[in-house]
Amino acid sequence: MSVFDLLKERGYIRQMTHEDEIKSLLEKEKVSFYIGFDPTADSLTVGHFLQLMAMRHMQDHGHRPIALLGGGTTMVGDPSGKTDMRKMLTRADIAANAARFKAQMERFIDFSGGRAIMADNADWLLGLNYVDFLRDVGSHFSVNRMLQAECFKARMERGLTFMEFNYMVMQGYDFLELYRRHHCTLQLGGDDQWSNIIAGVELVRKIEARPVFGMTFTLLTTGDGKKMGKTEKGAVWLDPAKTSPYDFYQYWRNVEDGQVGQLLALLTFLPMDEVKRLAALKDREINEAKKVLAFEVTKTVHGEDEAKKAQNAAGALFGGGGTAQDMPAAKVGRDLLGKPVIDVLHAAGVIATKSEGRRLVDQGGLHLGDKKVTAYDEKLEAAQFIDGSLLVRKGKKTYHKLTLS
RNA sequence: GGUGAGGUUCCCGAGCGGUCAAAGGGAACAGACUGUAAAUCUGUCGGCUCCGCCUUCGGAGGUUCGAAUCCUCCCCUCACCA
Repeated sequence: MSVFDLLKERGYIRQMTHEDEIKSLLEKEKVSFYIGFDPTADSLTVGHFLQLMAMRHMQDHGHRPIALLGGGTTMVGDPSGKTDMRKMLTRADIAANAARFKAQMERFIDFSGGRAIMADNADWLLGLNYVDFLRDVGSHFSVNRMLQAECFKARMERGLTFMEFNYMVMQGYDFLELYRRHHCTLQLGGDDQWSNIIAGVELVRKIEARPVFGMTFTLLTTGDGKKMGKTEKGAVWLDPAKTSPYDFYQYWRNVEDGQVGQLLALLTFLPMDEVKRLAALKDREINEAKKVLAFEVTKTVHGEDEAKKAQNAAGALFGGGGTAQDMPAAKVGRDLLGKPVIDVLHAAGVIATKSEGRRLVDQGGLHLGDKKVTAYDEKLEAAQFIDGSLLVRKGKKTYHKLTLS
């Protein structure tokens, strides 16, 4: 099966500039393609992970990925789909973030022996001469057309700075550079990148008079259309220090029923027959599919050992075997014994404020082991620890293992 | 630069001298129901030494017994004009 058919069957593809040409290009040639990643934070997120999965499929079928770090574009910030301007990052922060991105990407994509390329648009963007750039590149853009672009819609209401307005031009220029440097003829990206991708495709076609193409992938959204990969605590990160493998696993374990099939297809390497079988499960049966999803995605991102640990911990907490051994733990100093539970949990970082603790107690949502905490001033005693650890449950499914230190 | 409209608690958005920690909605959290799902219902939703106290309504001053609400200056945003 060609990657084109594979990507299509798995539901990655959303929009294409030239469907027939792209299809035959991918079937007949080894193409160099690129996806851009703006290092706006110190870790990749699940949204990026979807892009990496697509990149991986492409690579497995013999195509050459170019992972483009946006060291230059991040200086400006992509306004696409956003309602407000991003806070400006310093060059040092951007460079540091880019280094993290790079390390994380190397886990999924094989960059050895030129099988894939890592580039950074800081290399050609930061040194650009303004007037030359306007003449060479800017002259090919129609402001009239740009203003029609979907990605600026939200900003036409609230205001768009000239700086951000230029983002599209910069991204278009990236494509031109990559075409010239690496003979890159295809740009991929999330569907929110459609306008920016078209800009690049048209620019290369105008200046180089060569056929290049663009294609976008489905965005991960929840049932009600919101961006996926966000939790109460913020984004779901790929960095285990920011989102623990256990939390990562639980995130996928708890997705809505209706999304399991799509997520299995996009985020795992399971054969489609298996994906379809799992997605067809109904009612409580579908929990099996969610377990597979959570395990597989965690395995790809954090490795099999971590995936097993997360699965074990979850199993122990929610019934069905497994050991609590592998749960993320919070340490409690012995000097806190005899102090009110709320104070201890606050000190251990399990609750953010003591008010939150009181609220939990009021609402009956706080448990030590299997005992409900019923009074604010309940004390934490050594006797409550078994083998030096104590399971704290906050609400229905947030667990913390306290260990004495 | 000119004119007009604005900056309110996580977000949107009321309030326009006391009864305001600040309506309403969303998000979030807890409880019920469930399948570690969704939907629904109920409650909570600044902090603390919690019947009270402290810190919030762009910033700094001021007027008042008392200000998110009035005055002055400053910063920022938006629209139209230039």
